[in-house]
Amino acid sequence: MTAPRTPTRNRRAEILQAAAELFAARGFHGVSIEDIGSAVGVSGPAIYRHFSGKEALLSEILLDISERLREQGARLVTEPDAPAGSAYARAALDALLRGHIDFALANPALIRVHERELDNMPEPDRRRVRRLQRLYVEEWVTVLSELYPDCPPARLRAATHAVFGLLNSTPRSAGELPPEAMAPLLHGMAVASLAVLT
Amino acid sequence: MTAPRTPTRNRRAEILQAAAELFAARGFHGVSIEDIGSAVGVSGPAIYRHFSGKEALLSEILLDISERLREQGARLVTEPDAPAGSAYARAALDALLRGHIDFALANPALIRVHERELDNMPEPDRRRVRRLQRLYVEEWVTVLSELYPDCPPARLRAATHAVFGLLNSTPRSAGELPPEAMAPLLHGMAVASLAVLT
DNA sequence: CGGCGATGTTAGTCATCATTAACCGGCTCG
DNA sequence: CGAGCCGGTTAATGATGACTAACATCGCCG
Repeated sequence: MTAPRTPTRNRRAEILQAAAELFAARGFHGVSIEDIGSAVGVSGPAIYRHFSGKEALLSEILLDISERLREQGARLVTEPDAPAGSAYARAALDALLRGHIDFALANPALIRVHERELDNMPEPDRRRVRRLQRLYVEEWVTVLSELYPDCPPARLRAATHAVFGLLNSTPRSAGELPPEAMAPLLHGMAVASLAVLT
Repeated sequence: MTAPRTPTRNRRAEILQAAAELFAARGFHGVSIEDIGSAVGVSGPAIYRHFSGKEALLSEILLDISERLREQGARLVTEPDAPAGSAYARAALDALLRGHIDFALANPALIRVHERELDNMPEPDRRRVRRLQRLYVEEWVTVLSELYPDCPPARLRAATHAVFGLLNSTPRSAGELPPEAMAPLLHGMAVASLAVLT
């Protein structure tokens, strides 16, 4: 059996997930390596067999989140040969919304970490995450500028951040509503709020 | 001159403000007492002449924010003898929105701290802050239930959290738009997003 | 004047942590 | 079989950082 192979892979993933949840709950500096270790049943320095340090954990978590969001966005927006029509743009916005909402509802802890811990990341990786975030925002802005051509980009960007705030409220309204009810609510609210950009 | 009186009052306020800004920028655990001291020109343990400890600083900051929001909300909603009509409710919602938006635009750092640092507060005060937050949310829910009587409370609460997320996006979209443009944009987006509750 | 309360200062003290060292069992592969 | 890596373990080690002690200044009030 590939006993050593698979378990190793699992350990890494387990650690990342546990770390993400702990960071979400108590913040990067509020969590010790020992905490992370015992969350996965090993103790303390065992973490260093899988990651070079605490910051490396955060880097990997944040890069993964940013890449997932950006890549998802890029896939949805760039895939067809983009007739650049208003109808196409509406569908693209819909896809962006759906993707972001699904992610936020499925991973409230990751959303929280993504929103709060950028500053605690080591410089080179922080820049990469910021770049990915910027690209993701620009995808939204591109789609929105198709739908609201008279709206200045700064306004579109501000509105995009506002919509992200709305969608990323999932960690705070956890449990109020089941996801099946939450998703359409957020979708509807987002679309309606963007309609004021006309 | 009242040299000792006024300076003291100022020091306290100075410290609170500096601490709030530092907490907003680097997180509670990312800031040392020494940092806070030097931000106001004294060094380190001088802080203990004004506050009993680091947590006391956070407590005072968060309690102040929560109280300001709640009190502002209560004032606007409870003041007249509440004819309980839809027109009155619309005005109340408007007032709540205006109050929250003004606060968020004037104090992005405080909004950030309020959103991120609840967990780092000592237990008894944390409960008080949570209570104030709950009361504030319930004020919104009360007004909204007047406007959308067929909407179940859980849905109203979820929508309220979503709107808070939208309004509290100010720290992230800082600088995109001047406040004079930001305020009506957020107001419009919030009102429009809530209209889906019908 | 003399003392005292409010504010600071600098030098500990004590915990907490990230990270490293030194050591070990077991699985695989030659 | 046996060498070696993989993943763990438990003890340092070294910083950092909250908080306390002991001592200084200074303006006011008696």
